[in-house]
Amino acid sequence: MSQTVDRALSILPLLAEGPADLGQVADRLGVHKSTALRLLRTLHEHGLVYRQSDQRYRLGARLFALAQEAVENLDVREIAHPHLVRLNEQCGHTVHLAVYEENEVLYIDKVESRYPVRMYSRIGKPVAITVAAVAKLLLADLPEAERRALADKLDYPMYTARSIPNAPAFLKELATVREQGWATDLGGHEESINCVAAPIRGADGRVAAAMSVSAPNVVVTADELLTLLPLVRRTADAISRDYSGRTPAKEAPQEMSTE
Amino acid sequence: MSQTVDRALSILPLLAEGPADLGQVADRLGVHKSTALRLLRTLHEHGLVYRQSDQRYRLGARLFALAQEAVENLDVREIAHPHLVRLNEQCGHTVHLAVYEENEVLYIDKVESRYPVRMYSRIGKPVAITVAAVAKLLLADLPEAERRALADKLDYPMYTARSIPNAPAFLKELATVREQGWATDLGGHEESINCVAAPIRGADGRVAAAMSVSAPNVVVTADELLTLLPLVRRTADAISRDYSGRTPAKEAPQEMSTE
DNA sequence: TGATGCGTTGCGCAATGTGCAACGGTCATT
DNA sequence: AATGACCGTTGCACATTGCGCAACGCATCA
Repeated sequence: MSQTVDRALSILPLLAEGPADLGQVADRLGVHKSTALRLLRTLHEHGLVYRQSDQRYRLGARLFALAQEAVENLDVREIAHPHLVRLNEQCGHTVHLAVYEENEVLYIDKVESRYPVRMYSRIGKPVAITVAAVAKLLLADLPEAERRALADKLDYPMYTARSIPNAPAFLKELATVREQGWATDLGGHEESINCVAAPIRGADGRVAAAMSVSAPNVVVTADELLTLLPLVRRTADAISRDYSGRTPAKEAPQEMSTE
Repeated sequence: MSQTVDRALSILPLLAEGPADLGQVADRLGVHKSTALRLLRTLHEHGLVYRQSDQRYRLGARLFALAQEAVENLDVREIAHPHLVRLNEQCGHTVHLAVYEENEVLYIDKVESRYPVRMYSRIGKPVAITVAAVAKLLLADLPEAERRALADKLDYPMYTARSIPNAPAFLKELATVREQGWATDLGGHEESINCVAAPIRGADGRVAAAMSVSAPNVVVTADELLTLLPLVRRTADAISRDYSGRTPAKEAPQEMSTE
């Protein structure tokens, strides 16, 4: 909607691919060098872009700080965290918390496995949306129309032989998940990794977040992991209760009303 | 330099404090609602801003993804990481990696302590620049003029009685650190936490990053922590060797030439 | 010493972003 | 149920703001 801002912001994903010099930025934006320079300067002043010693531009430090503050302001995360830790203490595996936002599912919290073999994932990283157990739960709760539209737009990469191959299969899987109230990913993303997941609901009953327990085959078999399902669901329900128990304000949970 | 972009970017730190509605954003920017709306829309299209169910705006998901890609493009981090893990395995304490950028020092990697009592810190979070051991190393290596200018601009909050109180004391400390090639923070940030840190140098001999080991008093005394200094320095030197040994390209370290 | 390639600057033009005023929806109040 | 206040949204006319051009300074390389 705003040309200047639009151009400026387009620089960021461009630089995310790697450092670039003024000329490259100008070319890829399709604008004159002087224009690119002005935009980069403004981004620089705000710390979103950094000029390294060879004069090339890179994404800047403030970006981290912003992402950091953003994640800390998510109140589901704050409420869920102690529960996730407790669950991790009980079962020892990696625990994830994820939310849906604008056609993406992303991890917003993680408690690392206590086993030496860990899975790779990172807070803030978009999730493999067509296969991850948490993604299934979050998408299954979308309004029908939106769900269909999204399923059509997605790519269905075959990470493994068990990956979900296409939109119809995905919608079918979502229907099942929606029905049963929990989800799994059995080697659909990485051959040797399985997950069980359960939904966290807000006061309105909608799925606000989802959590999962993941473990590689070498540690526990899929069947063994599934025995954890009741525990995972109980944890998710406990979080739901905490989360829906209070207004979206920031007061301490123990206080109620007055006012 | 560019008014529109400047205004748009000013919205981000504002939203980092917490969600805000259109009116609030417009007020704090000092612009008309319609202007704020247009800016927010543009930010929204780029995923930097998210509109939550109560219509208020929050920082968006793409921000995480960007910060994520940014941190992964830092090659010091990539090279240093295995060394940090090894050091953590040897001593068990929290290990940090930090860089200096635009008047800030920030953590770009961290390996958690294996002791139950952990210190609070977060990747991406700016460091307490006047007291942290890694900050001292990074600032000590700045050109004289820049170092003075920065020291004058800084605030010197008295986190504890041992915090560095003012610019002259800070510059003196930096001189010592520069001289000896390592740094400590003994309860200058949090009363009960001590750190030892060592510099990582690039091919040009300049300090490119700094790493530290931190531990609370309840786990080891300051004296005990100081006995780790040789180990920390050896690790930092090993990273320096890895880091300066090759061109800023992205090839695997073991391969050499061909081409 | 000339030549090429880069980032940078000043400038005149008009495209772009601006604030205004009016609309339409939602919610609380009576 | 009706009224009013509030907030987000839209279209528009004005001029501020950002635009591309061309010229400059400064490196590196021939």
